[in-house]
Amino acid sequence: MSEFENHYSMKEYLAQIISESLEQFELEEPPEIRIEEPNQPDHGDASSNIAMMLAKPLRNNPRAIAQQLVDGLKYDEEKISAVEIAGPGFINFRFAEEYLFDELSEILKKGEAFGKSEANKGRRVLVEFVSANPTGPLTVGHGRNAVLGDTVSRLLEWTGAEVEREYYFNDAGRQMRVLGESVRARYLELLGKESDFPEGGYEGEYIRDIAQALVDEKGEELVEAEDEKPFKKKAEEEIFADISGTLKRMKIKMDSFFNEHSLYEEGKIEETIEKLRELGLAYDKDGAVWFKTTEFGKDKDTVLVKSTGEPTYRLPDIAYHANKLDRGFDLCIDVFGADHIATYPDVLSGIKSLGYDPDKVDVVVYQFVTLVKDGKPFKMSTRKANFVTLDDLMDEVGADVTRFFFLMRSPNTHLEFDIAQAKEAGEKNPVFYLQYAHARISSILRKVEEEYDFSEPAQLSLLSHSSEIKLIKTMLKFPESIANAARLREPHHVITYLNELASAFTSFYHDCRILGEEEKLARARMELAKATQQVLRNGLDILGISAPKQM
RNA sequence: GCGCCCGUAGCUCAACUGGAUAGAGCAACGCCCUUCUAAGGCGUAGGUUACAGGUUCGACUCCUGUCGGGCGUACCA
Repeated sequence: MSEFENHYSMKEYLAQIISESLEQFELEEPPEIRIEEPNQPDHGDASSNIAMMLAKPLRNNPRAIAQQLVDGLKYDEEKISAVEIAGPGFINFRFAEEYLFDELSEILKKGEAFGKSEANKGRRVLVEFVSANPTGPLTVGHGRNAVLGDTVSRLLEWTGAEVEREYYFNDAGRQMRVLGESVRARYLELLGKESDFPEGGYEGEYIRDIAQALVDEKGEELVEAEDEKPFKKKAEEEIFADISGTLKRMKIKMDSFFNEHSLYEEGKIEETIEKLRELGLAYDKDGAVWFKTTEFGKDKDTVLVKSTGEPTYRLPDIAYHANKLDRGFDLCIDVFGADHIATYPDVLSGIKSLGYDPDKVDVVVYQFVTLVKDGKPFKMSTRKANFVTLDDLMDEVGADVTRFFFLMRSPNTHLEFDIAQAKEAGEKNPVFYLQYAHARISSILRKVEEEYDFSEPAQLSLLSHSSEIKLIKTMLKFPESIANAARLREPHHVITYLNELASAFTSFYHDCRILGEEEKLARARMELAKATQQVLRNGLDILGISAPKQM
């Protein structure tokens, strides 16, 4: 097909020809042309509301404008088979079948690259996620964070960005001291010594395991230890090893780990305060250092350094974000739970004051996860150890299901993770519907390849059944669907799309056979099935979910 | 009190930065396995999009208010 086809989407093509026809109106400022897909298939494959937008400026009724626009429209009949005016003034387009067949062969040609786009080409993006301090195994709450962060990263990569995944942690805070004390207490306990379990300490069984490991390695050597440090160190090592294992199981690979402590070592914390002081945005009061957040519209100022000399988390957060931007990233995305949202404006104010562009920082906020067990919500706390770890969850339902469930809802809504539903191997579990469609195609291809000769090129124009056409059209929506999910940083759109695709395939499977059909038709349908499988696989790949050949 | 998020079918959720008749899955009911995987398909039923106003050619979507839920609002992270 033409050069044009390879570089521009149908939407861009339509916007182009509309804008050409629009010139006849000699508008001062031509409106943005948006092409949409009608809800009703009867209304065509693509639609524009441009005539309605112009009704007011042109003081004419939209249908008349639409008519004039359509009269002036020059389009390629190999792409567009019909243009209609409908309803209050919509202009509806129908795609030509030649176009569909050309695009289908494009999918096959592009293969695993089909769906990639360039909206973020050349951009260096840092995605910071998980960022759990090493105080215990990752829990279900961290799971949503981890899977969202990783999948948003994948989406950005599919739109051309160069992504670095970073895990930020702090091993120097109060939490970690308490952790060390907790291990020390268990250690002494194991050796039959007297011990005080710290108030608010970590009660999880894993603390005992770490203590046991220390007993095995060092015997009684640490009984006289001056402080909790050796215990903390061991705990950190063990817990990080555990966390890394969990992440790996979920197909998550971090590119870097950033220790908050390095900001202190490099003097970045001091530097940040000094700069804010110079700007008159930081001041001393009651032995603490305050950030003048009232300058940015908050009703109170915020403490940056406590009177104990210990900074609150806002200060290192600001320094950390400055550091990220210093490293030259074009965009920094933070993934965090709704409970952290309050700090975000302060961090933005902070880096803006320091002369950085706050538009380069973006955030994915997700609402809490409720685990539903036996039909009842299940409350969790790491400290109290009545949590369900991510590993437990994956033991129960598997990594694919875990990822899928975390991704199936908009980040902005509370997620109910029903373990019973997730465990269900069959009908109730939406993950398998997608994997099943993929596996089914593999199975068909295995059988069909024995029966037919596929050395000759397929004649795609033999595809004419409405289910076949529908399937092709659905596949063509994939790239835009990915781009959209990436732009909004909302992976659930990919799932919605894949469900639609799997469903379109299943209709095709139901209506059209391959095996037993005349060879030319079988060949064309096999290509269609192959393309479908490719798109399914690409989509599942973005979600980090496996695409099995057999189930 | 104030700020952010949410309220859509019995349940869990979609609805592409304002479009035409609001869609899926589960649950319910009725059909379909001598045909490439029934982990499937077809059909029925289910709605005043929390409520009340407003903006406009058009509102689940934007604005105002009310009610209900979640999370913040610490010299905790």
